Amino acid sequence: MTRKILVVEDEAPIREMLCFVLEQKGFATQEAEDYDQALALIKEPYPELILLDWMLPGGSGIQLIKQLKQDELTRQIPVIMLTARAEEDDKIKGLDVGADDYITKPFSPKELTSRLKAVLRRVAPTAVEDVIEVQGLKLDPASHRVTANHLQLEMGPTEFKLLHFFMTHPERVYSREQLLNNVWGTNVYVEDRTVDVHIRRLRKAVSESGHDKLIQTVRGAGYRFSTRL
Amino acid sequence: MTRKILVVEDEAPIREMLCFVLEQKGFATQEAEDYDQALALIKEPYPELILLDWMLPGGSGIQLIKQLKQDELTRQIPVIMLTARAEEDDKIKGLDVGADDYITKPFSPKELTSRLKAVLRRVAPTAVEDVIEVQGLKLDPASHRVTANHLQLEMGPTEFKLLHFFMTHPERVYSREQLLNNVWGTNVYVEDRTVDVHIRRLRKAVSESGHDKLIQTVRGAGYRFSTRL
DNA sequence: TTATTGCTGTCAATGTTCTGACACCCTGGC
DNA sequence: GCCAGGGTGTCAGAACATTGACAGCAATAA
Repeated sequence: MTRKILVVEDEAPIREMLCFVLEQKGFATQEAEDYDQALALIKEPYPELILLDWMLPGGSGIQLIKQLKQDELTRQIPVIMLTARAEEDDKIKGLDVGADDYITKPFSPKELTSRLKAVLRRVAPTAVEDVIEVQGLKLDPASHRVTANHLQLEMGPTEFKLLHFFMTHPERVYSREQLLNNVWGTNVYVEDRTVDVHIRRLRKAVSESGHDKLIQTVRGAGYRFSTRL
Repeated sequence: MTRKILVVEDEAPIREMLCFVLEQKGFATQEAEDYDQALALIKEPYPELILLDWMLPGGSGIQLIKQLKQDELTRQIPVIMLTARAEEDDKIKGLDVGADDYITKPFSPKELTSRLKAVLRRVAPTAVEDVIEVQGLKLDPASHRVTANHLQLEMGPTEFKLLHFFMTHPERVYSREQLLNNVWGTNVYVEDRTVDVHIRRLRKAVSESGHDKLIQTVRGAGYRFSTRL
């Protein structure tokens, strides 16, 4: 679970400030100060999001984003543009070529992280470190804890990720295969039935407080996290 | 010993950024966005240092600093000026009226804290950070001592830094890599597993009083300092 | 300088927990 | 009853964490 953000910005003070804030908020960062460095860093493992300065020496940011959108592998990486001013032109151009959001300098840590979280939530909802609570069942990604009515619950890492996924995607059925892709990760060779086992373990972990009822079997389809019986 | 910094800056994003960085570095902050608010906050307990924007609406920063230097009680509070650019004029004027240092925007967190520390060191060498106490476990950065229920504990420098980091960042999981970055410093080539060893040494050092329970393993994620089991 | 002491990072051995697979059981629908 | 699909118990191997030992350093004292 890398949660890595690539920061592309030529001014070192601003770049360092960005990375400092992001790291304090629990993200890993990579730094690039120009087009070439950025390109070199955009490869496996791909960053989860790119913060991109509009004005870059040796190739503007818009050029980089265009290139990313042409490659199948990098197309879906969300990009937030950094602009020096709130210029309508830049804004429109940036969104035209595929930027997911933009931030104008100077920015507060709050604006930075909230926009970042908003974009990540849209693209990969499990990547956001907000506390989620459903009917007294509380999951805190930051401290890596799950509590049911303030009573701490114990579970393995996989069950934690599974629950996290469910709580961020409630009221929707997921097939075993979809769960494997989202919780275990893609290209992982695991039996479908394995999901059953972890569902069981998760149910057991949250059963004391009765929250196992939230994890529902949908016969012939998969599983669902729902507050409705 | 309050270690309180007053930030006087009219642009909210920049002000918030300053406060965020300072708070992460262990300072307490107060915010003012203009001359009047700043004046209202400069009283008992006096801030230990003032970060002052050069251009303030309703009275320039230079005016505020002049006023401070006239009052016996506030004269010795060090002031760092914030200037939009490195203009020689501003620099000279600022230092003339008694500013202790200046920082030009944009600035990196490193520059900010190192200049701030330098000024504090010059003005108040004895200035220390606040004592942190959690459940009878007391860490005093000033005397570089750790006590558990008034009983002194012995540990190495790395363990001390590790504990300090944990106590200032409780209730959050940190991966081995994050701990290395925050405690050992960035770009240090050390094995991940080394963290385990120092965790062990730290636990051992605080174990007699049972405080080792505060340092918790989160399997598959890292370590956490928490008062909850 | 030399000796001593304590700190640090690494490693291998050990202990613990998690994971995925399998076999078997249970249930509901027909 | 029979079947399909889901639930449960168990287990070996993998992954992960802890521990003790050790060698290299750096600081300190003699």
